[in-house]
Amino acid sequence: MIQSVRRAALILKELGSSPRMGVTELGERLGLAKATVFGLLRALEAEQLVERDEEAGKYRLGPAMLQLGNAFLDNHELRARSLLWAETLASRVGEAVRVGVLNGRRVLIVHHVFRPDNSVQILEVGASIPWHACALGKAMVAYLEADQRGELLDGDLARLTGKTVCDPTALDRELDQVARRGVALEDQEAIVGEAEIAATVFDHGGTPVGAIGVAGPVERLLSDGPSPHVVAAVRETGRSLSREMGAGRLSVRAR
Amino acid sequence: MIQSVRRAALILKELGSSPRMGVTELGERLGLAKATVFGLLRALEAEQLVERDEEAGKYRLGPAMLQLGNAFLDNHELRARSLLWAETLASRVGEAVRVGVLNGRRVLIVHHVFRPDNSVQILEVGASIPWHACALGKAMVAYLEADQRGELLDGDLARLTGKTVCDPTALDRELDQVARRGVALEDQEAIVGEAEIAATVFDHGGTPVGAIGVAGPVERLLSDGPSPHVVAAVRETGRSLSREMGAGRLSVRAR
DNA sequence: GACGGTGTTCGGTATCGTCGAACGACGAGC
DNA sequence: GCTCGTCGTTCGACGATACCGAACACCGTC
Repeated sequence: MIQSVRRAALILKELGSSPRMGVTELGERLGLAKATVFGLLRALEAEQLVERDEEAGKYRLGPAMLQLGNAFLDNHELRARSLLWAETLASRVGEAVRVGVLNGRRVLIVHHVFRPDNSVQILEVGASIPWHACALGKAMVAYLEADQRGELLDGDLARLTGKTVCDPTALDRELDQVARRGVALEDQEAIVGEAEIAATVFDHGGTPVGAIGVAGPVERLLSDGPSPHVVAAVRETGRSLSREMGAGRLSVRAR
Repeated sequence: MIQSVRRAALILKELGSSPRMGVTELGERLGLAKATVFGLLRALEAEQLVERDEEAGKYRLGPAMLQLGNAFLDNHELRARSLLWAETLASRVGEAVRVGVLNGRRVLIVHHVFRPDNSVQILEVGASIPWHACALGKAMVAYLEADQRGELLDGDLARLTGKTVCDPTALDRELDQVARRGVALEDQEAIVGEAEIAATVFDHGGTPVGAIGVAGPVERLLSDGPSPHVVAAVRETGRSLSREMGAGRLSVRAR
């Protein structure tokens, strides 16, 4: 593992979590000598990965970071293939649609279609949510190998709202139910008043590569049990997307 | 300059420009030994900055990249302060609004408000445009120090459409006009049919830190000269934003 | 004017990244 | 079906190079 690169990456993540930090502060947080941090920052600055705030001497993430983040999205296969499906799903159910992938113990949103009314909504692409607090996460974890699933159940399961399920045993049982039902539910476990219904997206080998789901007010999605209309639409979309992801692979193989 | 960090950054940028590359290909492009590239990729992979495509062995950008890109936006002062102004401007003129910063020879879009009709539009945040082909870029360059302006005029000025201004002398003259007028114009110089009207945003010291502009169909913005209504709205918004950027600084100083 | 706090520079040491060559696996092609 | 070519990967030794501690320069404060 190349030391300096690893350290540079840690610096970037540290800068991402709190805007504007000085050399000394970074050095303390990472347990490195000031001079070491300074050298790394110099290299990162030359590549525009970090920027120095003149007149304060503090450092922050640089513009190249945004370009690379965008490049990640452009190259993302699941995202590219889900654009049309997500749009269709959103207009079919009249709610917002999110597409996410599992990244460690969190779900990273890679696509987001606004609810098709004219309300002001914030774009969640790039946000990451604890896996156990969203339907997208549960939809993916439910189909992981037992050992990976166990690992995710073991770690810490933060409580975001009063309804977040933090008990590993209860979560495990819920995941079994997700696998049986084919869709995952979330009832105000991340944000009070918001619910989500999601389906898993599989690759050609049957391993989950992401999830797509409908998010909206709990009273429209879950009053009197999950809305059958939404559940059916989400399930179908998940299946179609999975087929498309698999098809892509197969055609590559067939060449 | 730390060699390995610099090389790692080059790898990231290379991966950003073309999705999925192998160790050998990267080694050739950067003039490095395969083993060297492999080691760097290993380190980057451990930090989720790159991902390996199983079954093809190729590498691509990783999810951490998106999170960092997002963190850059969250920490961006101009962006944060422009959110409300951009929204207001968009609804006032009924067109899309973009906010950008200068990044080398290109303008990086850090905020984008859709035209307030219900048409499908793609989000341009993260995109970067040659400075001479958009009003945002001209608005900033017009107020740079003479030497920086000269540098930007000297480099290559790519032709994107038939109307792109690529002649340094003509551009120089246009920049003078921008400074006199207080707004920059762009007439189908990046995309045929699209025009833009932009104003500079200054910090407390009077140096340009960004630009905000209205983009839309040329017939609505520039028929019979620049639409006075839009020009006035853009100019005012730029001034207000500048005041806010400066005010922030001053209050910091006053502490 | 001295102090504590920055960010920055410097130089020696040993660590650590680099390279070339060899390995193993996969797929293509005569 | 065997070989060849190419890919990603591993290994080991060399020596360049990144690391650290200490000293410097700078600012604002007490």
